[in-house]
Amino acid sequence: MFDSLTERQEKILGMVVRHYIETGVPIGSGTLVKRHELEVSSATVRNELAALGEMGYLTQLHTSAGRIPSELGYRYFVQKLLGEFLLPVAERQTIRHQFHQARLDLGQWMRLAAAILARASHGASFVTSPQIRPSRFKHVQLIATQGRLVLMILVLFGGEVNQQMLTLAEPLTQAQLSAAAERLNGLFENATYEDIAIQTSQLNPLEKDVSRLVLEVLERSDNQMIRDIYRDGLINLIEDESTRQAVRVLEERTLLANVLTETQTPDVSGVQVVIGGEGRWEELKDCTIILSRYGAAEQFSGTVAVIGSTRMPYGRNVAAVRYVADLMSGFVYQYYMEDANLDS
Amino acid sequence: MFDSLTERQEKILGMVVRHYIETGVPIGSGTLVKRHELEVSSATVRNELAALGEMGYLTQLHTSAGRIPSELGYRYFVQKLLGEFLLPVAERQTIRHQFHQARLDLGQWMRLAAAILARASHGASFVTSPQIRPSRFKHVQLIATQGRLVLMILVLFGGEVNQQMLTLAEPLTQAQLSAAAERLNGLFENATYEDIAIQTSQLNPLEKDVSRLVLEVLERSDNQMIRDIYRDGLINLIEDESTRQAVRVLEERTLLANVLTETQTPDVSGVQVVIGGEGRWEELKDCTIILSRYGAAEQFSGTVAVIGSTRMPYGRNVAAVRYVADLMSGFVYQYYMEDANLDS
DNA sequence: TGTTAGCACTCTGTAATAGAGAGTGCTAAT
DNA sequence: ATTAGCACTCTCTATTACAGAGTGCTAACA
Repeated sequence: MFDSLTERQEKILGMVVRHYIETGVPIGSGTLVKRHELEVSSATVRNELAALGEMGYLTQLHTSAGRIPSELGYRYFVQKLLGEFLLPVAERQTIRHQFHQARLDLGQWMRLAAAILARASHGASFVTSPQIRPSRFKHVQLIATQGRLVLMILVLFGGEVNQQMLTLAEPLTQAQLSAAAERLNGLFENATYEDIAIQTSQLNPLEKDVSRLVLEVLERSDNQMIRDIYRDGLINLIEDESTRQAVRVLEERTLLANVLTETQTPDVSGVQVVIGGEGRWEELKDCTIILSRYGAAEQFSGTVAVIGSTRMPYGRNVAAVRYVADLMSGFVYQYYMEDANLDS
Repeated sequence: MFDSLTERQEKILGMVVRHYIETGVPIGSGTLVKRHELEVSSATVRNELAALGEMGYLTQLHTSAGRIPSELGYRYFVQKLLGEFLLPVAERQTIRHQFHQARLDLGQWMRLAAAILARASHGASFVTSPQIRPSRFKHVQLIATQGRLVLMILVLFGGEVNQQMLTLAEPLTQAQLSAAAERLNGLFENATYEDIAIQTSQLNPLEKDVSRLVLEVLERSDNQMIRDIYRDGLINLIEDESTRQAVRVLEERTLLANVLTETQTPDVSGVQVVIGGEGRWEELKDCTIILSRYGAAEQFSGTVAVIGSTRMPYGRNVAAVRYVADLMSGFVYQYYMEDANLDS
């Protein structure tokens, strides 16, 4: 796979890669011999650099600039020169400790894993939730909410939990729903999509409705490559100060929570515009947040928001936030509020 | 709240704000009269600008530069000059259409809302899930998994669903678990944290264990300001090309899925390093992804990864990814694999 | 044959300088 | 109240020059 390199060439390649990773600046033969104790002259190094360049491990941004690693150079470095690097014991202990403190909840573990990797790497990280293929039915539960609306909780093998809303033809009691769920749990135990698809003929109307939804979920779960993604550390990638401010709001829960509690006091309604931190948040001085509550003020509400530079198109964005908040409110009233009789 | 402005001053303020939002460049009296048809001379405008500056609506980056809006200037603009801006009918229709296509699932609605706002604003957006305060118990379900491990699904009013793992003192059948859950559903109907805290004395050991977990969840839910956050459009804020590449991976599910399927073929194991797109992804040419599967290869696995510039510290990051992946694997084997008898 | 000293050449980055352009504030006249 | 005129300020863009880092090649050397 790789051209074979002499020991000295490997040594030089390693130096160039390490230097470039640290400084981001190309390096040439002169500095190379000066900085590290090489027993040879710069001319010799020059020849070796030329050789490494010809084999494709190094490049130059222009003639008479120093060398930097090419993609292949990095690859060689990672595969052959890296060696077994171990995290410091102290760090490993900290990490293990953090994991042990977390609840036995897959979601939290993944969030934690993302956070730890971001911190350790000074970069961004992501973690995807584990999946079993093909997806298999484990348990279903039907919960009456209001009127003809039913919440279906579907648990798959591996701990994947799905929730779906279901509209019945006519209202049923919780007991009836539980009975139906119980029957399906028996029938569908451990079943895949195909297993369930066969059985639909022998079901009553309610069970048919439920199993249709179950099939939908299973199909989606089988086809989608990734279920949930947990990200963290994006801020580590961003240099530009004003962008950092916005990203910090999106990543730091405490800051976001702080902004939300301070702005969304009970007395305000409608769209709010927080410009440049309003003197309250020094860390937001170049960005604007346009936000609006949706749902029912005190009882059941969340927030939709747009965040960007203070130079954003206010008219458009205020309108967009208002419109989407209204749609979300309609949704919440229609499907989640117990006492909602107002159709939209 | 605001100093009162003459009509002409308002007009000029509006012009400055709009110009600065569009171009990002300060503007002075000369260009102001040239670009827009003002019936007065630049000297007059100059006086007005000075007045607006004195009242705090405008600033200058340095003497003899043009004016730009201050925070207060933006605020005046937003509150008094913006007017009722409406989204174009076509756009509103598109949005409404997208919402109607979504399933009756709160999570999907929020994801969608975030996506729509990001698109509409050319900025970043976030949506928080709605909460009811105080949190109220709606339904609990206990599902046997393996050995003494039980999955507890707790549904709160408002559709919030929590999953927790529970370790029993001794194994129980699904029937026993269901019975216990049924009893608790009766006792705790519609209960808040306080309601449940009172009742714990009259419970048997299993029920006590469950109710302790329920209380924990309720407490957490009551105290946390924000539950889930859905974000989108971060890429719109980022100028730097090489950072965009990394953010695109994190935001675009299709690209991420693509990278994962192509790299995580069944035959590889351990940590992988994708450098500069490896010739396969032109859109990743300046960044490196270090990734590793965790869990059980074919049956039940996810991915942990670090992403950053090609100039990242490879040694550290490879070690970190490996270490975290191993921890996650241990977790998965211990708690989620049906046939796992290997304790770590 | 591998290594080295020497040399001419190349490209970048920085500093200095100068002038155009856009803008301001002030004064005096309308 | 408005405007023309003017001196002044600050930025931005070339242009130029030069030091610094590096290269490739040749010829000499162990």
